[in-house]
Amino acid sequence: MNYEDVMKLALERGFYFPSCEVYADAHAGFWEYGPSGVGLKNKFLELWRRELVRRDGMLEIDGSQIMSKSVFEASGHLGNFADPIIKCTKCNSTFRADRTIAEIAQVEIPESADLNEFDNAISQNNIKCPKCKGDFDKTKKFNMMFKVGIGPQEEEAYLRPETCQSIFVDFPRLFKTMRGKLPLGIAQVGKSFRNEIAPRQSLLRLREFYQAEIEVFCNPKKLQEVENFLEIEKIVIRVQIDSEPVSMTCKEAVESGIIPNKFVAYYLGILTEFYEKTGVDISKSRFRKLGDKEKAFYAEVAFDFEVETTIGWLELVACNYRSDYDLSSHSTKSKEKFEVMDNDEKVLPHVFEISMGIDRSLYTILEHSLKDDKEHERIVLSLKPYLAPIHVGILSLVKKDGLKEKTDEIFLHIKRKFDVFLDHSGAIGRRYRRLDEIGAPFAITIDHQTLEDETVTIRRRDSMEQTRIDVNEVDSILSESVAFP
RNA sequence: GCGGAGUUAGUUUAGUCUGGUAUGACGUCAGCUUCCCAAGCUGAAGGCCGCGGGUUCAAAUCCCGCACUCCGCACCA
Repeated sequence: MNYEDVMKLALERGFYFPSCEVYADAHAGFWEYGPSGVGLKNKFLELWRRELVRRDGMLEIDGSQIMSKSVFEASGHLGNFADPIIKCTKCNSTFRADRTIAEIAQVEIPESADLNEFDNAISQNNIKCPKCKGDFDKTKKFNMMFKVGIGPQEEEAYLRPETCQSIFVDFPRLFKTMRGKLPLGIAQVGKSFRNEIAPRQSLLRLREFYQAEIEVFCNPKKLQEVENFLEIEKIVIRVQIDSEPVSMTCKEAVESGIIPNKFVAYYLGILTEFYEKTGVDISKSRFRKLGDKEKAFYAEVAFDFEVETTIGWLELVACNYRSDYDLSSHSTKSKEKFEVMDNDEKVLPHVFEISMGIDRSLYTILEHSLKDDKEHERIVLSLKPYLAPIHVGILSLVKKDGLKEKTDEIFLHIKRKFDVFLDHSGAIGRRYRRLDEIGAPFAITIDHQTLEDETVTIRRRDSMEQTRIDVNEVDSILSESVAFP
């Protein structure tokens, strides 16, 4: 199913929809999750915690979304996150100053250079607008961060453009108080904010979005010593260095030098394992190694985890080896000590980052799970049972003859244990279809026989098969079936 | 931000050229019927026709501006 099918489902079934939609001044790039979307998101994050955070005893924090100016001076976002842009006075087209100058005049000016340098280069080389030959206005900086004013003096602060800065600035306290030992993973889920020029495609490019980030602090001398590497060495990952992704085990990737060390390979391995469990089609995934021009300003080695969808390859996770870029800049700026002891050695840890885009991941899960079952004339959202917003529908075959009352009774018994949807109205087939569309893996139907012998039928979403079970078994069967793997 | 195409009920859609406040389908709700896979019947709710302005006796329809959505370019540390 394609982008439009997913969009239709999202709007009709309460997965997500535009923010502030009743007002005409609603801005682009802001979307809300409805009940089904929240259910899916919460379960996705629970899986993330199980598969990545708890697996290695990482620490999870929840930091502020508004952070002080100093944080972003140190992180480099105030300097580097801003692009030098030039605007044509005639047609209003906007271009990156450094790239346009490089293209037309073959003059390389670093993007962090003083704005005058761009203006001088433009006038010296007589650079005109590539579209309409108009003159350019003076170079300006466009910063992607949202600035906010704190208190009555409106002191300068920013909405964080990535969640990880709190992890870096909290690192000294966490390491000391949480009995930290390298390698130490610190994780965070939360909102980040970027003032995108052209937000588009609903959840895929937002101005306010969720990230799940993990920063692993490590001793850079020990990148080949990974205790748990055996656990993942046989996991097959798809790595793209040149034009085509190649499948290989984590072990092969390290031995061939395609992945620089066991440390990085380990995380690419567990990340693959995680996404496999979300229901994303791993055969359509790749870790794409980024070239020097594509990498973020802080990254030494970078792999993007990308997944193919009907609208192309989507970047779901950025895996960056950030070296000591962050800790050393925060250390210099704040004068706080960020070095820690690793056994007898004092080290400024390096950082490997797994920066996950949650919204994009949820979209991909929806697209890869949504099936058009033509044979049975139905749309089925084949979510993994543990990710389904609704685990089970509780249905009365008909309302009369006391079946409604019996159904309500069974519903009351399990409604606090599972995500349950009670439905009495309309034809039974229609109710099954409705459950199929929101991805409920099971339906329990109460019929006349239930009143006689306390048995119900359980229907499975994907196969549409039904079996009769004892009412007393419902709890245990569901518990087992919707449990996280 | 530039260029193009759009925006009508929860979803989808007719009507726009040729001005007279809107059509169908699906969905939703209630009732009847049926009683295990979108059946049928009856009824109902649901629309500032994206927002604002202009022209006109009269605007979903014509004109202008804006917003949003999608596509292409650019951007995506």
